[in-house]
Amino acid sequence: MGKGGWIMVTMVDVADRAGVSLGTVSRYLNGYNLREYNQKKVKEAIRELDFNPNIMGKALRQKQSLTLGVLLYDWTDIFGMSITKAFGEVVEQSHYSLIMCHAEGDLKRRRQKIQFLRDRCVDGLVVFPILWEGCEDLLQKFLDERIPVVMMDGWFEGLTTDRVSVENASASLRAVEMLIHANHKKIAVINGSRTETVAQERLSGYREALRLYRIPVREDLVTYGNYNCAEAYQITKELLSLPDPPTALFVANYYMTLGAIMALNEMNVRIPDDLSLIGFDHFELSDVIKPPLTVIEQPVEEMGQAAAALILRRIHGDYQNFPQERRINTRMLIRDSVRVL
Amino acid sequence: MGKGGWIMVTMVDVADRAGVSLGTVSRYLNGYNLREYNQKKVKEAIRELDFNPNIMGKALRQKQSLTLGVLLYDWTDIFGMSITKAFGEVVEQSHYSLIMCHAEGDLKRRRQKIQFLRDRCVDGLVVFPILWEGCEDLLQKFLDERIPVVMMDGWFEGLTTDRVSVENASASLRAVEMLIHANHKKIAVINGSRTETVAQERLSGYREALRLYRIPVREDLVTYGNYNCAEAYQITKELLSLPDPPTALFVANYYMTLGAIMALNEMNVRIPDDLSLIGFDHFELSDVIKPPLTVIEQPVEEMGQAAAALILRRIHGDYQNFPQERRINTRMLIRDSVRVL
DNA sequence: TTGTAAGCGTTATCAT
DNA sequence: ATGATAACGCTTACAA
Repeated sequence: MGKGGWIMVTMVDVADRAGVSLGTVSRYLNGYNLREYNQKKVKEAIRELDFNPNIMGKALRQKQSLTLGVLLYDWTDIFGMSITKAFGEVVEQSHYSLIMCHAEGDLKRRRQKIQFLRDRCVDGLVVFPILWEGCEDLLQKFLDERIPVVMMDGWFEGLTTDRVSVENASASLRAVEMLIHANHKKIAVINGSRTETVAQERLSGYREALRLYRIPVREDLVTYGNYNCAEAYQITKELLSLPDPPTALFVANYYMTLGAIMALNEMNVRIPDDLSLIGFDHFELSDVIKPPLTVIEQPVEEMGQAAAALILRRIHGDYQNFPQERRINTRMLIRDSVRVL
Repeated sequence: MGKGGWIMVTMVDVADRAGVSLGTVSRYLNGYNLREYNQKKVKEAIRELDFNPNIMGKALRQKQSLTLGVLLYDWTDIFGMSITKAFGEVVEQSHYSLIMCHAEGDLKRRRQKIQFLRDRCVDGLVVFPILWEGCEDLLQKFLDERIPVVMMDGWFEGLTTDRVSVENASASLRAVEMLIHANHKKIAVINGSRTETVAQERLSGYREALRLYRIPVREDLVTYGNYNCAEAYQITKELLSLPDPPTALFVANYYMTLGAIMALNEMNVRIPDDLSLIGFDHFELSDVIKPPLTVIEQPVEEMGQAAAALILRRIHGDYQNFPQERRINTRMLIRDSVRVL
């Protein structure tokens, strides 16, 4: 057992070296006023000893862990990770670190993950609700203990939390509207899933656009790819094999957009000549694909930052206008994947 | 300041309820032998009070943080994150959580990140060396304090640490050999970077294969895409515009493979009819692309698990055969992207 | 402004 | 096998 132990320089060491008391060192570190002479002494001692405050002592005393939990879909999901990254950048400035949990495995496994966060005494929680349904009771426990929870990109019914999400309905409305303006009438959509809030909103925008322009909805053009690349690939093939195939396609997520592109490439369907396409999300591959795709860009950084601001406020006890819902607008990147008929 | 505080049930509460002493509860939790009667009492009390041990008390006392650091390239890099995910799954069983740092920003920023890990008193560290050069001195400090560091998928000169990586040279040797067996002689390679160990090994395998079969190396077919999708896209176009273009292409990383595919699609170069291709890594898109690509699959899970096993051993003070280098073999998935000339 | 000391929830060392 | 008690490094009253 060679266990344990960093060689620690403690505040006592600093105090000794500086010839002041422990309390004075603490006050120095926490930005209180010291006599100038002592201030200098302590500063010097800290430098000489290369002192770093031990976060666990602090955490124990203050009953905070300086740790935040993030419940997301998967660690390899670029959308969730981009948001989480921006979130992490901000909270790191306040000395918080992140514990991320992915949703792989069965419900029992996922509930264990949440328990892991409780054991770790996270001071706050960000939840991407997709795939974390069935854990509402556990999340409620955090709320009961006044540990702030922010729902990111969706929500659960019956759980009163702050929320951050994008204006999904208006985003897809604008996308479909643009296709309509280009004289498309047979517009297919590959949507996320039937059951979850974000996908429902995106679909409602699609329907609303068609309604506005008095185009009847063709239910055979409304499909669900479950945010899955391979499913979208398959669906795209089916859509184009329809007796009366669409002239335009709206895809409601990055990975599904890639799947659609792969299918189109394979079928030698050219964009935008044979099919107009608007995708969702703007990540690396969106720039490499030719022609450059017209996409709805979700402001992932802003989303992460908004969640960070919100959760830090709550942690500091500021519960003004709770629960708050931050709706962030998307940007449409207009490029070359839509053809005017 | 409504700060602070989970409502804590402590071991003292459990002890009171069970009518035993604090020490007995501690011993129960740590698996020591109790009198059967007390054992039952304590167990019951824990259940009734819904007690969960406070990790920060434990950490402070034991001078461990139960936290591990991971220095990786980027949070949206599927290769690094897949490994990290597998790593996390294992160490989580031992109650460790992860703090991940990405390498974005300048060197100063990256050094701050490492300092963040020191402040957090991580008990161990996994480093993907790419992009963390210039931090060797900081990493050495961890080693000096006997905090184990595992180099993942590459290494630094001059830093004595355990390592986990794949058999890069033999992997690319086998890939290129397969192309040679299919009678290809003009085999291009898009390699990672000139300067880093993994890429050098992969290139050496390429050269070795050509040497074995007495095919002279054409330096105009040896290119560097810096693991970057867009660069590989550009390079692929250039390679195929050569006066004497290659008949086969070996791409040494996932994102570069995608970039190459995009370029080929755009140029209407068909795989494998017009160009044979072997890629690196096996992730979601590899299965969606048509034809299915022959790829070298890196065993990401095994890599993560190997690092986990290694670091846990070191943490427990087992420094047998240090430093250890774990080389893991790759698998070649033979599918339909290579044509026999 | 500064020093002193109590206490955060554990583990570990004594006795018993 | 168990109970009492002293740490671990820090913050924060309370006194001075």
